[in-house]
Amino acid sequence: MTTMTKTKSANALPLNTILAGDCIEVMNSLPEASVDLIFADPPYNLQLRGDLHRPDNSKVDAVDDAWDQFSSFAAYDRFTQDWLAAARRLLKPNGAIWVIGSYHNIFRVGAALQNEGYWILNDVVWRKANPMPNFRGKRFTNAHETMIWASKAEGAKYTFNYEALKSLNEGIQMRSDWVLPICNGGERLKDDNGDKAHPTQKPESLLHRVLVGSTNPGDVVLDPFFGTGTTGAVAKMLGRDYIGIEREEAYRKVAEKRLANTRKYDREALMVSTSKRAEPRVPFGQLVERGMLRPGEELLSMNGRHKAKVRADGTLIGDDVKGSIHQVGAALEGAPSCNGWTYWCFKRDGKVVPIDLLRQQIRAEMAN
Amino acid sequence: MTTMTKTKSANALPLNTILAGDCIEVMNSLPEASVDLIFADPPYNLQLRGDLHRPDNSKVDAVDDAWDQFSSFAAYDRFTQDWLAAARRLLKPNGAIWVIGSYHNIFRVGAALQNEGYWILNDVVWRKANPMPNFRGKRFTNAHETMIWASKAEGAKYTFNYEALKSLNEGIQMRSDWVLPICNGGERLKDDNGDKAHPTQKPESLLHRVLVGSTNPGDVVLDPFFGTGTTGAVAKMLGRDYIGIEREEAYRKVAEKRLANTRKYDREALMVSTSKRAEPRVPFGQLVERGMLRPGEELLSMNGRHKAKVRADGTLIGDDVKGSIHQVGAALEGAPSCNGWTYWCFKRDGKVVPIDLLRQQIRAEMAN
DNA sequence: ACAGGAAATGAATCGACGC
DNA sequence: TGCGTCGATTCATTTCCTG
Repeated sequence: MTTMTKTKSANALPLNTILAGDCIEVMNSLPEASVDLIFADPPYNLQLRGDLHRPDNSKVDAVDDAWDQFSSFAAYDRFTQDWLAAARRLLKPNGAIWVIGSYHNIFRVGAALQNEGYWILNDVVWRKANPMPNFRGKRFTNAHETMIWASKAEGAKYTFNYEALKSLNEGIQMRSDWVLPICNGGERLKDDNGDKAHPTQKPESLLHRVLVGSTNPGDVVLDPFFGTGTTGAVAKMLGRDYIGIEREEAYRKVAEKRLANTRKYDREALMVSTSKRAEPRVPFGQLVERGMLRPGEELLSMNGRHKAKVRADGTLIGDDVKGSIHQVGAALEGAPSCNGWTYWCFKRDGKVVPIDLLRQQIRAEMAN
Repeated sequence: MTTMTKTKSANALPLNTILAGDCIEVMNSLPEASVDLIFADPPYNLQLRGDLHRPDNSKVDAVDDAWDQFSSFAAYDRFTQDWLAAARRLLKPNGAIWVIGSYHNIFRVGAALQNEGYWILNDVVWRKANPMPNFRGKRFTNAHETMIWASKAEGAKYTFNYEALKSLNEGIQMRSDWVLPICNGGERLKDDNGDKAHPTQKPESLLHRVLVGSTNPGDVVLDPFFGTGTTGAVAKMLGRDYIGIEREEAYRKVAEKRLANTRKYDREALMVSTSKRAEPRVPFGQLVERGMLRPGEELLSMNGRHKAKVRADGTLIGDDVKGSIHQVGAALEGAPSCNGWTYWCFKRDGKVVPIDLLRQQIRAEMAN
């Protein structure tokens, strides 16, 4: 009993809290395979990081800038590798990670992700609607940041709410370039002096799209570089649980206050459009069993070019082919595959109707 | 004298030619510090598994060429490091490099660039106006590719034609995200069978912006993965010298023919469609980049009293005036302001057409 | 010849489930 | 774990085809 409690306690996730400390140490203290999504906005101040994990450079013969850069890059790489490994241990097998960065660090982060065994799904460009201009006119306006979305491993069944994102985009498939304004105005948090509380606060619109797209309500979202808690705030609003890790007390304080004032959206607002894939499977044979189609009844192909007869066991028979609605459709069309539900039609009262309509009727009954 | 000749010969650059062979070996055979700009479109190391079909059951023509196959990340990294080192040796101290890639390879390329001592100036996102959708609804539409622009070393005085780019963008500072269509239609080169000559031909509009922005007339531009020679074609049109390196004979042949038919600013006649939609701002420079108007082409005023020439950066030059289409129109008319879009016309097939027609064409494409 | 609809196509790491 | 079956899934543009 005591052991049980202890075990439970040790494995219990500190949900909806902000943990203080170094993110690598804190992550390593949490139970493995317990988190659904990680969103990370790591530091990219390469030069300042040079002294954190500086490798032994005693036998270096070149003391030029190139080596300096390399030592700095090496330190950053080690830091990146360490926190990505700790993060990967935390992820459930079907979990995923998002990392955001700029050209200063994102290439090293992306390579490290691949080296650690993550499987990149997309890189997504946040195209800033109102970026700061390049005042010196020596380069292009730095108008975007890059996010990398990766699953824990190749072949993992990551979460992707395709239909919800498509709806967000007015019915068109969501692209890898997102046009969103930067965080300013009332959303930008201020400290007691009225200065911005954090130099790189991310807009909630960005996290909204990330979390709607790659988590479900009730999922656990961890942010190892919590800052002022944008990830937590949006997670809370969307009915997800969050875990924040932040080293700086000043940021934690701002985030605590922010989250205390954040409310979850109504349950209805959290409902998103789902894909057909999520709906229960209905065997075609059920339509015959229930008498919605009679054995011997003739079905017509969508394009009107083919026909086939329904058999009592829920298979079809056409010219020289028999099998499932899918197999017969594919064979007649000479196609590698075919969705028989949308391919075949039947006649009722002089009208030609797809058989998928009957499946929808059954599904509607099942939902009651 | 003989020595002189020999030295000269050894150091002479094979300008405006396509060299056959492995790019690393060829680059190492060329004199160091002799090239102003390198544009590289290396293999992306796509790791495709099975076939992919569209919802209509047609098969996607995948990039499965042998030149894109690497045994491991380590092998790809070695290759990347080697060609980047050879390229860097070729660059003049104030030279620069552009590399294009996708999430499959660009992070490794970016890290290698930094490791080799290059200094990243920007990452630039090519946002495709008409990308291929994600057919299975499992990820985001892969709607962009990433280019990295880097100088040979930190502190180098790289070329950046700020004003020219600003003019191309109708007076607004050029951003790090560029919206341009993919290469298809008449620009897409075909082989003798009528199939695409190269699976990944890049659009000339992309190279136009790169070369206008980061080279000057007379500069030497090298492309170690020349393919069908888009870099060379645009360089020639813009009055830059090019050197191409290509391993595959089939590609070299196509490129040779293409370049033989390329003239300074000589482009195919455009097709004008009159489809009319709504409002996004279209910079006049885009008409030039996209080849709808060619630099040097003459525009006529609506009333027939004035004329002006198009420049490569999207400005006009008339009698004693130069500037935007609006500025030049206003100056020539002695008016406080002028709508250049309705004021200026161009000639096609003997007919005089307002340039606004071209803007409408672009807007029709943009109205996504 | 022209208009309108159908077909083709582009750097793609593009299932889930049951037996 | 491997294999067979079910069945979900596309946007912009150009080129071809038919009337």
